[in-house]
Amino acid sequence: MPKTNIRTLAKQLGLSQGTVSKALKDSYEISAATKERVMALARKLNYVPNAYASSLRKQKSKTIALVLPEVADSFFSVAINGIESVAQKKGYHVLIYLTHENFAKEKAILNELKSGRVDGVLVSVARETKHPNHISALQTNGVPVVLFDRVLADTITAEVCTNDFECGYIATKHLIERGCRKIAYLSISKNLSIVNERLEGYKKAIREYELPPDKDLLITCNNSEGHNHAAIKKSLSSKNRPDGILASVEKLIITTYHVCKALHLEIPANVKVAGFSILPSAAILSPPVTTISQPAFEIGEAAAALLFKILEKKDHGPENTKIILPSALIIRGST
Amino acid sequence: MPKTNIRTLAKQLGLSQGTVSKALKDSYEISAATKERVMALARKLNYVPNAYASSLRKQKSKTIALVLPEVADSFFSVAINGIESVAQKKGYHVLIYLTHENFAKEKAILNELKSGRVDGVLVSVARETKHPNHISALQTNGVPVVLFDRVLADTITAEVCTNDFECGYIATKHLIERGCRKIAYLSISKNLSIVNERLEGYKKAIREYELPPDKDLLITCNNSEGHNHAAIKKSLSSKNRPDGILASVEKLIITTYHVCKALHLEIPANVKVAGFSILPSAAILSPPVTTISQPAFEIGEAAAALLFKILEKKDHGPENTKIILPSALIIRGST
DNA sequence: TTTATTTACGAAACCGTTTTCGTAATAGTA
DNA sequence: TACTATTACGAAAACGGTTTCGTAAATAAA
Repeated sequence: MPKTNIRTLAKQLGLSQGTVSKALKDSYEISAATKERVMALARKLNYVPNAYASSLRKQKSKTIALVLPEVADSFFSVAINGIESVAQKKGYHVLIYLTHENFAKEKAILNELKSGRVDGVLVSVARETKHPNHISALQTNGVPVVLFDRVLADTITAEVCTNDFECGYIATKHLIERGCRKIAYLSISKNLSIVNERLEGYKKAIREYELPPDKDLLITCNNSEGHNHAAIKKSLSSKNRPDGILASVEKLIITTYHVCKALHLEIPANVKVAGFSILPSAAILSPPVTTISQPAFEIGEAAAALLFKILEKKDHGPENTKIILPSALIIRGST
Repeated sequence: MPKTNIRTLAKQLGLSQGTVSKALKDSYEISAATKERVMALARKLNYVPNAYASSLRKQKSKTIALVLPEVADSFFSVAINGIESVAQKKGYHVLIYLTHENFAKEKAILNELKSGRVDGVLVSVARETKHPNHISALQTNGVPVVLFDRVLADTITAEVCTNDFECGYIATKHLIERGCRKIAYLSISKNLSIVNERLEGYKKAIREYELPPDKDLLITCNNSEGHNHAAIKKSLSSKNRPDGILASVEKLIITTYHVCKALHLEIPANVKVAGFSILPSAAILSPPVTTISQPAFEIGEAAAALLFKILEKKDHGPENTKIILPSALIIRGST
């Protein structure tokens, strides 16, 4: 109850609060003896300095924000660990915000972050987000931003992502080489960078192997499991059904498996399946699924590290750094 | 750059900062005309009040902390969504901390949270945590705590968890009724409440069916995937190998599947497997795995809601409320 | 008309730190 | 001895809101 603050300590020690503050920070201005006395009492009373008073005065919050669509995907789960590990090492706190794929919410959150609450922000944009105005607005306010995984095209922001284009290409090529001729691409957004990059890679492979491009093979899914299931089922039930499927995100792999099960389609005999995912259970699915596996932890780590680099202004102009960490194609029984 | 604060507004409007502050908060003391002028300029300059100045004065942070072992498990991923959804509705911010199952880290984090940074804390304790001293210390400091999922025995803290004892019992009973006589229980800690509750349920079923208790069937795993794999493999390779396995956490199911695959043990013919998990891919594993599925989102929601109830002191004495949300046994091909 | 009340605002304290600046006392130098 | 430098600390001003209290002016009541 007797919330001990710096004044309490000062009074009990017969010192001024300034002196106590300096002693606690091990300032050269204070004698060793006094420091000892101050430290001892602080320990005894379990003194914990008020974080906000300190932040207010120093204009530094020692806090970063993490703005995510959701924690549904195991990608983000793992990325959080990477980010948190770096932040903890640096003695920073992490605020987490979920946009639920909603642009208005994302905008509102970023606007709120102009309040001095955080020193920097990590963002993986919502599916709905098309332009970076709200992000630049935050930067203009003096809050550095690093985008990770889901970045935006043509921004002058620091970014960490993976080689989505290349992986879309490699995965599609793999499916083609395994005999697929009609490969469906399961998207989750028309304007999400990673999904489009992967799609462009897909298209490149299709072109390269001179397969007929088919708009019906581009299936746009969304956040509704019901809709996705229906859309995939419709495609796989058609007489001209695909013989290969490339899922742009993890949960669409699972939906695809469920649909195949329902339709009694054999994987990989009737249809081959690959997808972007880091599911730990990928290898024990029935059958084990071929994945393009992103270095989620490392992406999180790199994004956080880059943000701290900007905060510490070590390098010149790291505000526009783009880091690309490669993913790996892991071939399993489904293709 | 020209960081607009309340003084900037006041100066431009020819008002005192107190008046501006009150106008922005729609105080009855201020005339409608003045409020309009203030609001208009605030909008124009995109004024965002400094969060920490406000928190410092009001002694309210509008922030809660979420202290977790890790975000590896899909349980916590989903729980975060539940917690965040409630916090967002209440206009609260969420700080996330990972203990990495380390007690010392958990203690340090909770100690730091005495700094006034948060109004309340949600904790799911680390595997190593045995006693609640660090938690009561925080409470004594005036910071309410709600434990969720991984709670501590004999605490006077508010808690939200699931019916672990009952589920351990039901799952074990299910395995017995499917013909198992030697059921191994895969633990991850000697002192974690949920793991022990589940174990007690397991023991009750074993007793009830008069199966011979066998210490070799209690396998203690840890955070090392290698160790766990080896331990399970050793057990399943022994001549007296178990014919049923109950995994206390999600990742041990996956490890078990991998071991069975490596040993060419058929599930469920040679060994039946069940586990506590909300893996979305549970139904499409090979074979689909029987799970005890926790209401993770709801537990998160309930925990956050309970914390806010305490913060708002609506009820009398919600500080000791215990909420139990039931899990469900979902029987699939593995048993 | 006088008094009481309400309205609308300003002055200033306050939240708990940090930091600048000033200054006694002591130590060192010429 | 006189002067400079250093040491060790205190006073007070920040940081940017919020809140209490006081008060002039306008309005209402007597």
